[in-house]
Order: sequence, then C-alpha cells, then structure tokens
Amino acid sequence: MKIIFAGTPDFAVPALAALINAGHEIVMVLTQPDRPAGRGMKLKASPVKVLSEQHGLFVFQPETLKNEAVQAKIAQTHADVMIVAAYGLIIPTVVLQMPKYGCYNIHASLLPRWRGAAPIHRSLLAGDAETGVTIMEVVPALDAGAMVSKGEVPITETDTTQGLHDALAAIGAGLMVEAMQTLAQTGYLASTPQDESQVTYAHKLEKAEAMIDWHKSAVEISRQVRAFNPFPVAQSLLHGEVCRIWMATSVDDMPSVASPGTVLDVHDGILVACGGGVLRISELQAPGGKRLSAQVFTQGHALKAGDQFGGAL
RNA sequence: CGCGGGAUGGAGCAGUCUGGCAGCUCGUCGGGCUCAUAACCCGAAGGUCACAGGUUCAAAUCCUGUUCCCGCAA
Repeated sequence: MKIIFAGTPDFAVPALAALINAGHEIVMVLTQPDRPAGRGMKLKASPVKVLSEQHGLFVFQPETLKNEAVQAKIAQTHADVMIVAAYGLIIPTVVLQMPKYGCYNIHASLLPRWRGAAPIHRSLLAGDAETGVTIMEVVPALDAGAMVSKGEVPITETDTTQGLHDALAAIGAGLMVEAMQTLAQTGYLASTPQDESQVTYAHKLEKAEAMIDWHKSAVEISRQVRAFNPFPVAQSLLHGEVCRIWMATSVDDMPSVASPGTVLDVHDGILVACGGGVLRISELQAPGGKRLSAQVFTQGHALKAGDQFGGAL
C-alpha cells in the first residue's frame, strides 16, 4: 500500500522499519523539523528522519500542517493510508480525510486509560499492573479514536520507562503491520469505540516532579525512579549536590527505623530510609560523572551509613 | 561561539586553590588462614597524571590551545 508515515522520536522508528520491511511503499515521511538540541544547541535530525534517509525515503518537515501549500503537497501523494506514531504536531481534519483508508495511530497505553503525552511514565507512576499499546483511528479529539487492536505488557517491580518504551514500540510495530495487512486484503478494519467513562489523561512530565520526596513510601519512590528513567531521571541532593538516581527498588522485608532520607547501609546497594519502607538504590550518578552501579559508586565516593539524602543546598 | 562540571595504574575517586617523592577504595596476580567462601591476613605487579605548547631550579598542580566525556537549558 501507499503509506504516509508521520512520526518523530525513537518510539516511531520500529514501526517505520517494520512497514518498510513488510514491503509497503512509503510515499512520504512526515517528521518534525530539525531542532536545536543537546550541548551547543546544534540542529539535530529526528530518529525517524535518520532512518528515512537511510532508506532514501521522501522526508517532509513542515512547521505546521495548517498551511494550505503544505496540505496540497500531502494530497499529491495520493496515499492509501496515513500512519501516525508520536508525530507531535496536530493533524487537521482536512489532512486526516485525504488518504483513501484514513489515518491510524500507535498509542503507548491501553486506551481509554492514559490518553495524552506521557502514557508510559504515568502508568508506571500510578503503579498499574500492566500497560500496553493500542492501534486506533485518528480523530480530531486527542487520542479518542475507535480502537483496532491492542497488545498488553505486564509491569514488574524492576521495569523502567526505557524498557517498557522499547517493548511497546516493538509490539506496536508488529500490530500495525498486521493491521495494514488486513486493510490491504479486505479494505476495512474493524474497530471498537473507547469507553468514555474509563478515560484518564497522561499529562506531560514536569521537571519539578523529578526531585525525590523521601517522606513518600519506598514503593512510590521506586516507581518514580523507574518512571523517570531514562528521562528526566529522578534526583535528590546528596552532600549538597544534585545526585541522579537511575535505578531503585523497594525492600519490603525491612522496617524503616531512621528518619526519611537517611542512608542505612551501602554494602548491597545503597539502602535509604523512606517515609514508609526502605529503598535500595542500585544505580546512580554524581555531578560530572557517568551513571554507576551502587557498588562502583561507593568505591570512589565517601558515602556511609548515617549520611542524608535530601535537604537544602 | 547558550551556561557549567570533568579527564590521575583495569574500574571509581582524592590530590590542583597554596607548584616540591603518585595516593585511597575496588579489581588483578602470588602467598597464607579456613571444611569452605564474593570473608579475613601478608605481599606484588600495574600510571608518558587526556593531547600539544608555554612559565619555572622544579608542573597532575600555574598560563594558552585542542580532543573527548558529563550535567543544565532547549
């Protein structure tokens, strides 16, 4: 089929790769314009653009799709279908109606739960037992279209956003290829409307949410740490400096006797007292340094039982 | 040229401000102890202090340039 692919970050890459592999004709790739990013603010191409160029695809990077000249260019492709995966720009109704079979989206949650910008982070933070990915029709309202298929993934005590993201991106890519196969054969995709009474929204992450409040329970802090890995990374003050916490699990068979934020032991992971329970930090990063396992970290940094996380600068 | 931190045996760090014998924790190797061990004891190897130039009797340390890594901000 003739496909327009609209996507920007890493999450969209497996889907595009899978569609190329499945033999579809990608007539246009929409991705956000190169943005200044990273140290030095150099212009950086999106992951989707990088892959597209490797395959010699036609890449189109308009600032907005509201412009008529831009819309005309999209119409000229005469695509059968448009596939959206974390594109990041609003797609006007007129564009949604251009492809013969419409427009389908890959969303990283089990809809109708977690519509919006940060579904993986929010499901992890909320302590959901499972998450997943949904293939759905794109409609003008945010992530509100009827659902075509779903893939579920259980969330364990050690899952991070990074890990779930990669798993969901892979599953979503497979489901989308399946859906396109069905669409190509039958010219139709069955879909189920979302139950509006079950809708929740996954709001964008705020930087301020990264700071750890040691008065929370170890279970909650562990979720926060894992939800914020790899971005923006949970952090706390240690010896007056910002320390990033990459991985931490809650130790359930240990009562917390000291005040929240107190280091209890550093021999098997860094154990820290919380508002409820004890947190075992297994990977962290000091300013200027690389991320290190707790064991390696304690060999080079003076950290001992009785030290305090948190507090003021 | 957006702002700031860093580069020191294999790993992680101190030492730099105030120039004067290259240090610490861990790992590796050898030996000992032990029924045994990632435990404990004794010993050893391993570094052109990122690279280039300058100042000095003397530079890891001060000055200049370069490369690479990290955080912030986007």
